[in-house]
Amino acid sequence: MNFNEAKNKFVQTWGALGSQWGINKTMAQIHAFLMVSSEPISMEEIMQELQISRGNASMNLRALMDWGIVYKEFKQGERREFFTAEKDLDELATKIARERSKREIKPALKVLKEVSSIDDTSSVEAKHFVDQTKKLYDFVAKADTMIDKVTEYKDNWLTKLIVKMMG
Amino acid sequence: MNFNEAKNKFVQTWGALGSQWGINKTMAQIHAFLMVSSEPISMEEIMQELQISRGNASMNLRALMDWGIVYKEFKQGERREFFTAEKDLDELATKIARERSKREIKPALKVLKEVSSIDDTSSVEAKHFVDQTKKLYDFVAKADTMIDKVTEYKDNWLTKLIVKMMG
DNA sequence: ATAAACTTTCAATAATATTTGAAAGTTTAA
DNA sequence: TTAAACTTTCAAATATTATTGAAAGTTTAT
Repeated sequence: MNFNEAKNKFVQTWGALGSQWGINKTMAQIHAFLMVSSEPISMEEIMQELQISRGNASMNLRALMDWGIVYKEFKQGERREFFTAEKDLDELATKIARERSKREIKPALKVLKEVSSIDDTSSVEAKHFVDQTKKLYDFVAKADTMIDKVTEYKDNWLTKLIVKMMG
Repeated sequence: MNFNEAKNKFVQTWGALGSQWGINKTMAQIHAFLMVSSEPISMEEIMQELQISRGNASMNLRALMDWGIVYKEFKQGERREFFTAEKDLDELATKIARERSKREIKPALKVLKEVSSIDDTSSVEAKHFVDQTKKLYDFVAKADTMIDKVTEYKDNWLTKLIVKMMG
């Protein structure tokens, strides 16, 4: 396998993986491509490399920037915008974890709190419902706290966590 | 909010959340419904409650059983099959984590190993690619090891992990 | 101010994923 | 056996999501 084949395979695989995690394919591919590029890349080049339209490139770059994992760069004397990806993996994982916590876990917790607060003990069914959703609330809240704690370390959190666990 | 509204809201929310995590809406809804049901439920009742077709119910129940988080039950003197969900949350999280590791992380690692093994140091671009994909391999491998370790505890692993981290 | 060089937006279109429902398959009871 | 009661399968239909591309918008240099 040569460099270009490898790069292509990486971008494709990352894109497919993205879909399985609720991230759209192009978004994941752009991120993959930028992550293995040593230089900032123009929109034109992204379109070219991934064979996508200008609109598609623009929208997905915007989404990646909203997630805080792709940055705009300006080059000396160049009018065009260039893009780079966050390449530090601890930082990348931290940003993704925090963002998903904010966008998905916190709203879910709100609903869990709400539905587990109904005041109905009139049936076994209702009692089970309250009990189970309360447990779920506690579990998810704990997981969310965990994410906060873990991403707080910033540097090398994954390694540090593993070291802790071995002890 | 009464019991039925709460139950409905929970099922809907869980379904929407599922989509964001690459799980189809109906599959997540069935799981949610079973999780808050105190009794085993027949396919008929699932179809009724979620307003879905027989085929849809059948396929998604099958998928949930493949994941090992929904079980078939047989009732005394009943011909029909009944279903229950894994209700222990540690067990549930463990099964999901293990299954995703097997289905997604391990194949991704294989590709990362493959593409990071190209023998090309002829350009800065190629060197960066190899370097970055190697780092990614290490990171993902570490995360996967972490999942193995963490789910090994079985009981109360999330709590135990948090306790460790506080120390 | 103007025009060139670029980016963003969004309605239309295409691609993908899910759902249906009827036919085929299976199991059980008699 | 057979037929009733159930489940599974899968091609077709539907719904959802992503993508295109051209028009509108923005910025910069002169």
